[in-house]
Amino acid sequence: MRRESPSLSVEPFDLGALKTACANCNLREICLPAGLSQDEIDQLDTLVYVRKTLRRGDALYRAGDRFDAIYAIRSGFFKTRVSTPDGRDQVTGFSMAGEILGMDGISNDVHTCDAITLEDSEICTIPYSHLEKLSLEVPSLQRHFHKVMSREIVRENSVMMLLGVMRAEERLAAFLLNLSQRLNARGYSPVEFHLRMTREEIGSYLGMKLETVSRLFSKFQADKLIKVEQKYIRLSDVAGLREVYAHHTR
Amino acid sequence: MRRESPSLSVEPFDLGALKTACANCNLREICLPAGLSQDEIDQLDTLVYVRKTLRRGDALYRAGDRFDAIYAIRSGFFKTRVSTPDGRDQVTGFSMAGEILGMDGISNDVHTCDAITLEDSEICTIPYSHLEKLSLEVPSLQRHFHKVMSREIVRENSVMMLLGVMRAEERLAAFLLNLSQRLNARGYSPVEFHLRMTREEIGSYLGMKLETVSRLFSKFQADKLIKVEQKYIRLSDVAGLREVYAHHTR
DNA sequence: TTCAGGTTTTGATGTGGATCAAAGCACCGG
DNA sequence: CCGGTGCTTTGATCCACATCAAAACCTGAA
Repeated sequence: MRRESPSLSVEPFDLGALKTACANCNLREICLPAGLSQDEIDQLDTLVYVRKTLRRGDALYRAGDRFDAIYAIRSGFFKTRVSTPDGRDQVTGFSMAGEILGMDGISNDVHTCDAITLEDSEICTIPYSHLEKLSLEVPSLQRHFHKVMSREIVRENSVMMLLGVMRAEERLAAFLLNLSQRLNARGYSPVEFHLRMTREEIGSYLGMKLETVSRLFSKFQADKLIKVEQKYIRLSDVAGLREVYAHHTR
Repeated sequence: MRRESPSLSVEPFDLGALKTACANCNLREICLPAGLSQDEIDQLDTLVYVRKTLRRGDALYRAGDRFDAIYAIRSGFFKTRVSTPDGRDQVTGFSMAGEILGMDGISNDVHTCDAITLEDSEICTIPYSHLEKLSLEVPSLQRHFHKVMSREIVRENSVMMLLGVMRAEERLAAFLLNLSQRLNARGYSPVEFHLRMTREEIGSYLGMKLETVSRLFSKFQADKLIKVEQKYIRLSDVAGLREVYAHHTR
């Protein structure tokens, strides 16, 4: 998962409020502009105000923060999580370039989860009030935004499935296959990548303890399904992983 | 959870395509029209085509069905569920009057889960293409629809929390308290109700086996937190339940 | 280069909830 | 009123994963 080099050098530098150009962004096929015409993308450009840089560990927003914008990830990697009052927390997702964050805030104008970077990241801020207005004028933007929200609902359904009915091995296989597929869609190798998150974060996402994650990585490696070297992962037998995921014995 | 009496008698009977009147519906404060002006509700009325009656056990839609409408529940009770290819399934939610179903279908124009009635139910069909069009003209409808979708995202986040970090007792307490609160919002007793779902369906939703659900109901009863008689539940000690939910010892 | 703190691995042991089994109970159609 | 069917309860036992513990390892700062 190399970082693509930022294209700062070819854009006029307008300190403080650097304009992001969706039209020139190589994520436009998978990000909010997906499916929009050139004209429509130009209009979308008018409302994407700020490209902001975050350092590893920074919070893009936290539960309780007032909601006023959604965010498109231009580069980098995030986790989102919710917490119980007593401090246990649940990672609800990992997000990468081209994905949209912050939609949880729409329902009550307050964010209900934390979004934390797992590496230095750049995000595009899309003020929600502007998005609302522009959606009224650009039907395909409205349509696409609905799809983005719906996709999040569907994704969460499948996480509920993971957590509710699958065993630990299946969950971890599902996690690796999902990561692989998303990296592939972004032009990275689907069989070789660096994990940006710790075993504990993976465990929190998958509803298991970090020791279990570690043991299963070792087991998968012993079974010649993957190769693990710290955060580096190589999927040696994708078909085999798919079998673990789907053809489980129970 | 009494069924409200349908207001058929005061409306002209137009067989086959009975028009639902949002303006007269006593769910308008919690359903899609929430927050709309009288004029706007009248406009919404123009697109809610059909009120359809479903018998207990019927599917409103199934995974794989083409998506073309969302549905508002006028009366009754539903479960939604997703399935693995090998037949295990996960209940992803229970829905009651005033709630919206079908938003999972927007992302790919295909439903990804089943929506099944747990009792005879009436639903209002809202063709999605019409909703899209009207949203462009009625900003507050657009806004409210976004809120409904966002609320679903937030709800699913909290289910992930349930499944990921809570123990069986806490999950069941959370489930009962959530049900209580939603019934209360609809004018029913928050401390006394009939479950519409089986122990197995509760278990599937909460990621545990039906025997565990049954044992915990018995335990809660022994602890004087609730009274159980088959499907009838009485919450005798709501504060105590809240403690089980939040102040768990771990 | 060394040291400190965070992360990962692996082993030994414990346990919450699953599984297996069987009996009790409500509801429904005949 | 009876018998069938599906749902629920409860007990006995099991096991997947958690917990506890310790050592190895990696990273970055001084």
